[in-house]
Amino acid sequence: MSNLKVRTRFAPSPTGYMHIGNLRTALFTYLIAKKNNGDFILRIEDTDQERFVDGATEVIYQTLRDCGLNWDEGPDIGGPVGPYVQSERMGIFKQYAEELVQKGEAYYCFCDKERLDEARKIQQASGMTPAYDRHCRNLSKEEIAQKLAAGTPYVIRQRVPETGTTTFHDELYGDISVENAVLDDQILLKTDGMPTYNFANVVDDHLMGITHVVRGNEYLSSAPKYNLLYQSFGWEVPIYIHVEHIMRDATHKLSKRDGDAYFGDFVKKGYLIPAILNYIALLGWAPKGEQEIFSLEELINEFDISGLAKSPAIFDEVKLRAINGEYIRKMPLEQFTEIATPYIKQTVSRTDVDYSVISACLQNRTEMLTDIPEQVDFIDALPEYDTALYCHKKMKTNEENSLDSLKAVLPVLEALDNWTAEGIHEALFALIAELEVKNGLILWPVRVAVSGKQFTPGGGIEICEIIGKDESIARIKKGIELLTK
RNA sequence: GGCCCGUUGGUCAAGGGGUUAAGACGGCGCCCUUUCACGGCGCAAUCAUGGGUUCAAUUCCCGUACGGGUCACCA
Repeated sequence: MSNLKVRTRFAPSPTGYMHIGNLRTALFTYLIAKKNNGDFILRIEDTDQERFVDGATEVIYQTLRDCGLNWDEGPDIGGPVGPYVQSERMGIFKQYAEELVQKGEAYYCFCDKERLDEARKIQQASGMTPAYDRHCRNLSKEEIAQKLAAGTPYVIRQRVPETGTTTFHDELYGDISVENAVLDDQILLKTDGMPTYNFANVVDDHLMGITHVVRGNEYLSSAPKYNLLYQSFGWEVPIYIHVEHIMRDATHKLSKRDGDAYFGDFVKKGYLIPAILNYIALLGWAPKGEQEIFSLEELINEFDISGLAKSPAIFDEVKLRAINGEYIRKMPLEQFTEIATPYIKQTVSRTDVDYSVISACLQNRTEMLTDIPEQVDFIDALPEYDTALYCHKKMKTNEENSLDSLKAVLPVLEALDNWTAEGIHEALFALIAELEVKNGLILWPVRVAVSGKQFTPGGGIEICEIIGKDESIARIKKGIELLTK
């Protein structure tokens, strides 16, 4: 590779929210730059005025920032090769398109849409591959001058060679060759003076000194035409890296329809941003070793294009959940308490409880923050429950001996002043020793009585601590009452 | 349909002419344990297919099937 500084670019068009696949492309693009101490550039491709969505640019900025994919040059911060918004570069494209016309590598085309549509229909009807019929390819100088003078709308088209083959190189796929005969004389400059993506990306990538072009696989089949363009200009072709799509299942791409194709959807669902980033990095890319939890910093070190896959990857939310759970578990308790508290408050309105203690119980049992409310819904008030909950085979408990246990526990807890986990633990285990019974025979009924649930975050002792002495005793009395009949 | 690309367990995937074909998630089982989790241990499960080449193909070549991409004055 050359000794030039690596420069990569993420070039989204502001047409809506940030698709998760798009974000992954941005991630890979960023990683390739940073891995090589290079620059990551943000360019906004807004040449389609009809599809432009208000506010979409802000979403792009915000998403990239939230993910820590900070750009070195871009519309908002400028840079040496700006502007970084394509619509602000109009004049540049026209100038380069005309240069190609001068060189005979492109030509003016005055065909209107109706003629094109009709021609396409005929081609399709006769089973031909639709392509421009090159009606204007060989117009005389006079004809062109005349139409231009008359103000006839025109586009500028690429003059693709009629014979031979074009080969381009992709870092992943190797050399790919196609017959020039199957290439269309694509439009470079539109009637409105805007460049097409096909033209703009070539001109801008060159002008901005982009060394590695990372983009979705859908551009693989137009890459030969871009190569031809580079050749026409006499420019050096960048290194291409085409990445495969993220799929919903074997035959469908992850799309807006699924309702979970956008980055924002996952954040809303309670996934942690570093976990999302970590997971999508693993889709279509495999690290060298066996580690799979990576911070952005670690990804920069670990990343290598040789680990990129050539086949599509199916998005697996179950795995995302698992990774999210890992991030939650390794978080310092203080931080977890902070992010968990709003979720706890969804079902807990008591103010005399310690959120930090609740969070400590919750942390190992939470894969997604949205799992939390349901787990703590017994804290405010004891739910209605069936006394069958007292029966547990392994604990050897049933309704009768649970009643005995609760009756034994009640005075012990009533007499207890040190209402902490340690204090309760000490008191109950002293009772267990005194009665010479198994732990479960006492502890299981306590847990059921104070929670009314089959599964709880933490055991009976922790729950007693959380809900407090008065409430614990009231619930145990309630248990005794329910079991007495 | 033409052209281009791809295909290793349910999913993400490593590997690559001779391997017991990694690992992770999920599943199942066991252990730990006052429930559930966490943690630990273990089990089941994969080279799409047919031909070559070769002493030897999951790996290389060709075909087939299947899947994806593309064929716009969208990007």
